[in-house]
Amino acid sequence: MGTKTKITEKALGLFNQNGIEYVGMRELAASLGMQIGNITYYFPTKNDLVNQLAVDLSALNAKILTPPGNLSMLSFLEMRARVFENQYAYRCLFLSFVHLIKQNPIIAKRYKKVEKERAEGLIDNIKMLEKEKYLKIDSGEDIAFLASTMGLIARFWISEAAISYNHLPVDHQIRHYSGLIAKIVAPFATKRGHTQIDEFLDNAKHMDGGTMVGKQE
Amino acid sequence: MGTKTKITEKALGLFNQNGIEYVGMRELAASLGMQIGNITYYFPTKNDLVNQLAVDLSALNAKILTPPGNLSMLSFLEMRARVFENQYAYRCLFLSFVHLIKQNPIIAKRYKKVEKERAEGLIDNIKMLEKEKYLKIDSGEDIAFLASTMGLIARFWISEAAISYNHLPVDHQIRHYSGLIAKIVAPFATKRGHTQIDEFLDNAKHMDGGTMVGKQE
DNA sequence: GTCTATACAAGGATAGAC
DNA sequence: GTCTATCCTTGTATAGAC
Repeated sequence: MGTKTKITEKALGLFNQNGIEYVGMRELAASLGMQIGNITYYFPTKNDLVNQLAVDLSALNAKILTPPGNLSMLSFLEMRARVFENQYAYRCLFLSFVHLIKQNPIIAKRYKKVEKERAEGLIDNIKMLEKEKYLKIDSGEDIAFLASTMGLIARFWISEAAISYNHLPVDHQIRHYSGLIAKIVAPFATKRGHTQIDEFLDNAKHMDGGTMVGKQE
Repeated sequence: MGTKTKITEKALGLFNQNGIEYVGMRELAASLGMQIGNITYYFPTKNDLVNQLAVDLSALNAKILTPPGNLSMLSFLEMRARVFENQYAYRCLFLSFVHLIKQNPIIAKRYKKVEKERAEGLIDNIKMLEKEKYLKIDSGEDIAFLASTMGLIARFWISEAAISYNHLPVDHQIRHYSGLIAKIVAPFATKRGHTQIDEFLDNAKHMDGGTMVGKQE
């Protein structure tokens, strides 16, 4: 393994554990058995290092989000859950989301492009589900509502989980929040759509033993 | 005005503008025409200062959330919107939410108590709305879903707005996100409930001229 | 490529003079 | 109450040895 990936891997671990802002370059170097100057050789600034992590995450997500021929409600929900897994692996980025975008110009520039694609992709998915008769949506307003709410959950579920559910296993957390996604689309689902939503939620309930879903938090 | 409130007011302004982590005590002192030592006299650490802001916000919200005799759907939604206004006034706290709770022991301690009250109050409201026949809810699972989703939006709408909608006027942002709340409860509303939800949303649409709600973001 | 050494400005915190 | 001086740590940058 190259030095560069050694650095990003260790950085990801420490950042996830303690928060990007709270892990110093000296600390990172020490835990790598390196000197700061060596890290600087690969990543001139901390911003560059963080940006590398964001690029890595995008690469992971790109594999998942490549559009399949046709989308079912179940595959859509499972796709969301897999994105949640990737996000969790890079959770430091989401725990510092706002500050990164406001203070890290490299990240900010990338985000503008990535976010546009994300939002458009989500709307495409919703429209595809409607076309395939999993959803019945009356107005563009409803599409906007779904995209907006799902987007907010996608960006900030990790932050909430870190505060409220960090004592629970990761997969339970993911099932809970992908369950929220499922329940938000449910009112717009056709009979055909409901069947697959129920299937997805049943899996979820089975997995987390009912500790989160159904509990009155 | 006492020196103490002078400090908190100026701190709130600077923190909201640049982020708590990015405003130094020296910078704060300078913009107050004071010396750091003087601030330290009132707030031994930065954590104490930030905690004071959290206490102030709680005091503001307490005025709004005192339970009225009976709750209507409209008054519930308007109450949420007013809480959103308070949150915006203290938005620095929400933009650094996770880190504050993880790194600031004073805030963390308060949060445990405040959060419990918040969650319980929200569930009480939902149950009250059901009792008053604005909502028709079949299972406790649905109550948990509503409370969970609304809680997530309440805690993180400011973060998303700071990224995506910071070019829009504040009241538009608030109408948008309180509109999301309305649309999330809508599938569980009775006819009586729907009437008031539509009334609330019509006000919203009127206020923001359709720039956010109904736009496919 | 890797490491050492050093420098600088900025951060929070603190002790003590007045 | 207010201010001064000081301490330690941070991110970043640089120059140069190997």
